[in-house]
Amino acid sequence: MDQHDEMQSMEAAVRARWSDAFSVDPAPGAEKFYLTVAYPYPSGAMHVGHGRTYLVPDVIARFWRMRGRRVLYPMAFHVTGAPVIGISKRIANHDPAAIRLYRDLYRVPPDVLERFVDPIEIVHHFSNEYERVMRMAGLSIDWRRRFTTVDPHYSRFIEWQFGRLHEKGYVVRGAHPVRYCPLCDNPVGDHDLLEGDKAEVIRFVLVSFRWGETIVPTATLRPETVYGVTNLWVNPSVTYVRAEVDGVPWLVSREAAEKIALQDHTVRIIEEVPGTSLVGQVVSHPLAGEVTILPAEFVDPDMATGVVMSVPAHAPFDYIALRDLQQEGRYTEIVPRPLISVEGYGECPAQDAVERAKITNQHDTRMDSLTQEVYSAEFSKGRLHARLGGIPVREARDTVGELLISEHGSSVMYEFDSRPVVCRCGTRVYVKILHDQWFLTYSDEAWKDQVKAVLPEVSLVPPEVRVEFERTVDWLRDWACTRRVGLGTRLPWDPTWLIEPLSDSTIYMAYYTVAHRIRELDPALLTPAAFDYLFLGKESDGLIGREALKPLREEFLSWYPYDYRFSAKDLISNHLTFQLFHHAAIFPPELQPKGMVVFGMGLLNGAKMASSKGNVFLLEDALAEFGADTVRMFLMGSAEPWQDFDWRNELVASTRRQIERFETTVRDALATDGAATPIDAWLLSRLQRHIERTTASLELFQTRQALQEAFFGIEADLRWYWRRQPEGSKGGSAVRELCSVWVRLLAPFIPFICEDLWQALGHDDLVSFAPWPVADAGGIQPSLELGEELLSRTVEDVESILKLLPITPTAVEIAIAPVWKRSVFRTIAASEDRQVAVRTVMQDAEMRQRGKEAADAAKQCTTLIHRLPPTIVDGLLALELDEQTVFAEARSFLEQTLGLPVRIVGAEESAHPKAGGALPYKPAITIE
RNA sequence: GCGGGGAUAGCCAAGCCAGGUCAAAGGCGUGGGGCUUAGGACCCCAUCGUGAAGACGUUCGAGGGUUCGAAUCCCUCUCCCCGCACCA
Repeated sequence: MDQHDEMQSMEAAVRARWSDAFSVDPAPGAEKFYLTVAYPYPSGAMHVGHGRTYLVPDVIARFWRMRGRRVLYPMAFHVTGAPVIGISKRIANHDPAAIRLYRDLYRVPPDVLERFVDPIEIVHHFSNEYERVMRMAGLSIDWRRRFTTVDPHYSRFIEWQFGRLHEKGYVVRGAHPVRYCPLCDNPVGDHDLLEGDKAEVIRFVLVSFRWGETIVPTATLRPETVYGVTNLWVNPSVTYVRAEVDGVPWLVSREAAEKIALQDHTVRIIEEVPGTSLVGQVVSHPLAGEVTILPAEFVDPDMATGVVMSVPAHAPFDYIALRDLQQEGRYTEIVPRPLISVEGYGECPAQDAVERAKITNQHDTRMDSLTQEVYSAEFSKGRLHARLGGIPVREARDTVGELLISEHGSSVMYEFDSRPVVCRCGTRVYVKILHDQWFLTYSDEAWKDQVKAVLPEVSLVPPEVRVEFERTVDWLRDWACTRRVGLGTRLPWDPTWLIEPLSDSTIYMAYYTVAHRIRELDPALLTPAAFDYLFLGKESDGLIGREALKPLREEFLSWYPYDYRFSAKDLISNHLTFQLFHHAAIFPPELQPKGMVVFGMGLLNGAKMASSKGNVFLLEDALAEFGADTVRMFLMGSAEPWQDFDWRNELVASTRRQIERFETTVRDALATDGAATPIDAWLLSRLQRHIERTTASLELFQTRQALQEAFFGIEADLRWYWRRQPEGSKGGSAVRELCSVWVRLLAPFIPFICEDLWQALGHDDLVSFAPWPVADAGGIQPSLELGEELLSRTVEDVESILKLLPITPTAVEIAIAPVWKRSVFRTIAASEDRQVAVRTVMQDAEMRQRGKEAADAAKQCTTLIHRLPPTIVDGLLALELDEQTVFAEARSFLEQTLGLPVRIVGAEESAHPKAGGALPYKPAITIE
């Protein structure tokens, strides 16, 4: 069996020992720690990015478990929504890209793939895969509580939740524009789009000009400019239609007529009207007066209504199209009508911009960016002229828009900002207004206030994200919470709608607490009253099954509220904030969320990890190739949880070797005879500090910092420790003591090898439940640590001098500073202002007698003190370090490590001129 | 546009909040040496410049300021990344 197979079989054996070890029930008197992480949507295989998402909470769970808490870490699967419907359809249609992704990248067996024509099969298959791979990775999950969001019991729970919200008035009806495919007869989500996933839906105001009995609606994003309209534009080469819209005749492009029909209007086309016949017609609007329709090639019949109002003073396109006509001597009576003044531009900003850019005609490619420039300048800095109220454009846009709609027959039209937008089925996608849509009223100020009351009490990791949460709460608008298609729970009072995925996943952390027990109950028992009792403690007359629910109620209360929720950073603006709203609406103050940890993103070789681009490394492959411990240690050690991490195979490989080094050390330590060596106490003293710092880091979720401390910190000490051993010795009993601690400190990170080693150390129980090491303050010996630090600094100095000298050295003399310099050092180190400390020193009569020598020493000490770590300076102040003894006891070590005879003398006894430069903690070194 | 985060040596990345431990941790890469039949692994050394003494000089996106002292504090600028909704 080679090393790789050995590791795999070790991991399998440990996995078998864990089996259901992490199933946990509440116990009286035991302190709990309940953490949850956003459950996965199992529509594909896990990659290493997902791996990290679930490993961070696992490390934290394992840490608190070892500290004696009862830790609940549950997992479930979010299968609500539309994506798998689309996937299933694509597989049914033998879409080659979908087949390739699922067959080749995710390696779904052919017989399973065939069953994917049923979307439920997809989520079932991948939920099982998720559990299998999560177990491989060693996640300490209580799997008894696993569920999916379409289980009947869960649906009853969601129905109850929405019933409560509905009662409180947080769910209301409205209309909502969506992307819509006429062929599929359905709204389309991002993943259903072949093209145009970045297209945004823009809201245009239709300014209704009158042309006899007919309305000519011109679409605009800048309704305030209606005051500056000088004419309209139509494209003479386009066919327009006269159509009856809600009983009123409108004139629009043919394309527009079709779009309007999807947006809340009844449309009947009456006749075609060629664009040419419109040119020269006069139309009117109460705010713009009478204006003429002019021809312009830039008018796109497929953009909004296909008729445009012209504001040459402020719209570069309008200005130049008009100028082009006027240069031919036509319509010369029309002059721009400015209405906005903006810093940096003259009377007519559009004219300024066009002339500055020296644009000669309307076909210039720079016209788009020029338009953008003028628009943003006017929007951010412009004001309407005083006769129109002098208000900023930013405000005027909305108020004039409102005015047009309420007083002047304007309506609203939605359109994409870019095209094409195409459904997977190949059909063009339109904007459609969905009626009777249900909304969660996140805009409700009172609801926001409730969340704002909770938020300051929530612990946030890292703390910088707090402002983002605060802003999200303020900014959140109503959320369309129902869908026509997808998997999910039906809205109880309007079952034609399904509850949308982000909305049915807001308080399920409460459901975990009883998931394994509620399954035993008949779903028919799970009435709203039952949940009222279970989660809110509300009693009601004749509640059937109250006795059966009682233990569930108790279990819920023993876990809730949750301690920490983990999730990726991009979920702050939706999920993480939503769940605060839902908790605030449903649960009492004492059951509100206590903390959240926000993750960074995953990169693969420096590029964003995304299944769609094939830039993924499957977690299962990583586990098989490197081993679970290596994957875990790499993911925890390469960045803190909230930072982005980058997976690079070559770095992972070196992590693997680090674990092997650790294992070798521990196994070697088991084999040592165990005689104590002189610096054992030093090693153990340092160990106490590593315990302290590792613990503190993990309490703050700093997995990387903790690993630096627990792994590299201890390893570096061992290296020095071994160097200090006599030739051939691998150390004494301290190493064995250290190993017992070390295995436990690393157990949250690399639990497989640590279980194995824990057993090798003679323990029958699991290290996963072993007590977390506690630092023994009494074991800390500052003088030993200072002494070793002095040795290593001195050795470093000697080595760097040896490297520099071109002579063959024969001996080293180490000259130790005299007592009086120590007192100079202390005086300066202890003084408040180290600048004037030199003077303080010289006030002493004895020092004055020494004259220049003392003044020099004082200056040198000042420099040295500034260069030494403050902890060392403090240490030297707190105790009297006997340098003479430190060096004398280490003489044979020094000779061995330097390969030269070493002489240790007091500086004043040395014949060498350099010896006079000896300072405390910096002996003079002379190489002969 | 709105909001958040960032820029550190060949690369990744700590340090910044609480200014002197900072020529700046750790890792990767590269070069040299040891070990080895060889390779791998492992260990040691080097990796801004200069240096026959543990130092000195110049550096932490750019520029300016505060300070005895700035990668760290303040101001200005340039560039990069992320989220902005009906989607998990």
